[in-house]
Amino acid sequence: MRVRFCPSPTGTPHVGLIRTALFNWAYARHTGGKLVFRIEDTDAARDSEESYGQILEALRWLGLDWDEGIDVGGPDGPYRQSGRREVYADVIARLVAAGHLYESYSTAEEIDARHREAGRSTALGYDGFDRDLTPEQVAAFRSEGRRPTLRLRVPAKDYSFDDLVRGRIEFKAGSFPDPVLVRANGEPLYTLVNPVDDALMRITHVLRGEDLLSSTARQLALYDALVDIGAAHGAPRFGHLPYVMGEGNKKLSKRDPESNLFLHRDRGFVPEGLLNYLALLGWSIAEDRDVFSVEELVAAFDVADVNASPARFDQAKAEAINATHLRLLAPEDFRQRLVPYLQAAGVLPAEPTAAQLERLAAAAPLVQERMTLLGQAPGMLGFLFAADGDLVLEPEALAALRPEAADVLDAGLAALEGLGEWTTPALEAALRAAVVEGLGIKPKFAFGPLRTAVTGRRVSPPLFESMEILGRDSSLARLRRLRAELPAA
RNA sequence: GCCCUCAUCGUCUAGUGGCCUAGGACGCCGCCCUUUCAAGGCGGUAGCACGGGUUCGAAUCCCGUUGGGGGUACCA
Repeated sequence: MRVRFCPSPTGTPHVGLIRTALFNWAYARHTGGKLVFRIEDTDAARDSEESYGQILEALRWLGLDWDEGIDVGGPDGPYRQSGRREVYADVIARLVAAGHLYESYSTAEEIDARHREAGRSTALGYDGFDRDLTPEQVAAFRSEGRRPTLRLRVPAKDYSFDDLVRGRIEFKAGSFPDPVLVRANGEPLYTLVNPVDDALMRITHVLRGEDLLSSTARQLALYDALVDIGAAHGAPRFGHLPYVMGEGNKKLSKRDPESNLFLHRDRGFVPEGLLNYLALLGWSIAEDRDVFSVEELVAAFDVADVNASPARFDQAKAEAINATHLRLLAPEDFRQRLVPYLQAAGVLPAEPTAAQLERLAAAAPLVQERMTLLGQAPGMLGFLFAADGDLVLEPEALAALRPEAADVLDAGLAALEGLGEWTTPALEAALRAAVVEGLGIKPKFAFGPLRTAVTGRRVSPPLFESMEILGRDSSLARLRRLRAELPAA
């Protein structure tokens, strides 16, 4: 069992691309087969080194590893098609010699013109005009300075195959024109190099997007030719994975922010959560469960169980799955994953102090069940790392304060200033006595002003615990500060 | 146009002829719990696109219709 992942480096990694990589990876790991990773950079106009780097970064971040290919090497390299010119030149020469490729001098305009003259639709595509050019015709074209493309001479026969996810698929003879395999400038096209490399790398199962389903027929024709010249043993098995859709009925576009893998990472998805969610797009592990680890995915994954119908990327469900994985993390693990997000937001410096890390360790467990994305950490924990005077009191929190806020703060301050032991139970007891019982205000409202004073927000980690971690001096200073900003009751 | 393909709650899915008065999850709506928000618990809302067959029996098989998607490049 040999599968491959062969993106072309154009643009930033797309979640659909990653889902394809995930299924290939999971299938290889499940069956004990090999995953080959190669890069299809045969279009210099669109490919970029930046995109190449991003694809590697994405796979590594997600923990999707490979057995042969980019960086790790293997028996069939090089693994970037831009470095395989000689390989293709050889195959091309043999295909030409065997009569499977022929020179085509027709321009798109000429093809269309011929269709129009014959009263046919130009949508028919190439008409086979150059299939049997005489030497004289070829010489005439050459004398005009024209350079030919090389087309595959597709036999007039039906093509069919058993798709791993869709079952039998059939194409009637003549349903597609002879494809161009080599550009007029001599550069091979995807139409040639993709099947050639799959054959040379002995790929047995091709799992790819359904956008390539239609092109399978012409690839089958090419495989026949490759077998004929001894470059392949046969065609691989194909499995066409359903699209990942965006809003409405459109394929998730590269321009759609939800398609950008790194945007999800930056918002605070963890690899476990994103991988889990992506696997759910077209596959399921069990009737009554949709949260699972990558190990469980590998143990259960079979491409035969993949759905044929397209799936919509649902941000809300993706986040819910991510939240579950966040809660599943060991506390130390969770805490460490918070650090880069806190640093990115300027809450923590590049080199946090021991005291800051200690404070983070105390506070992280308080928010682990309150977040869906790691990117929410700065908002939830920022107050613990801000100077009392710099704490931002959010307008929304201030707006929610009720008229009795000043009384609550007064009562709270009075109760806490003499508090002996600054612990969660002591703080709770003192504040309940002073505010809930003392002022007769319901708990739901009693603690709001205190929370806003201490954290600056309406939503925060639990109040008493927060005050304990913050410490007596800061807590009291913040209560006094907000009290001072409020009009007397 | 032609070729290929898809069709179960709003969304992701389970379902491969009887276990389906269609199960789970997200979302949404209630209630409980509660130091906010979450989490957790309980309950609710909502679906087999349509029409013909086949069969004792169809969400499941077949045909058609409708609707969606993709392809039809010297992109991949």
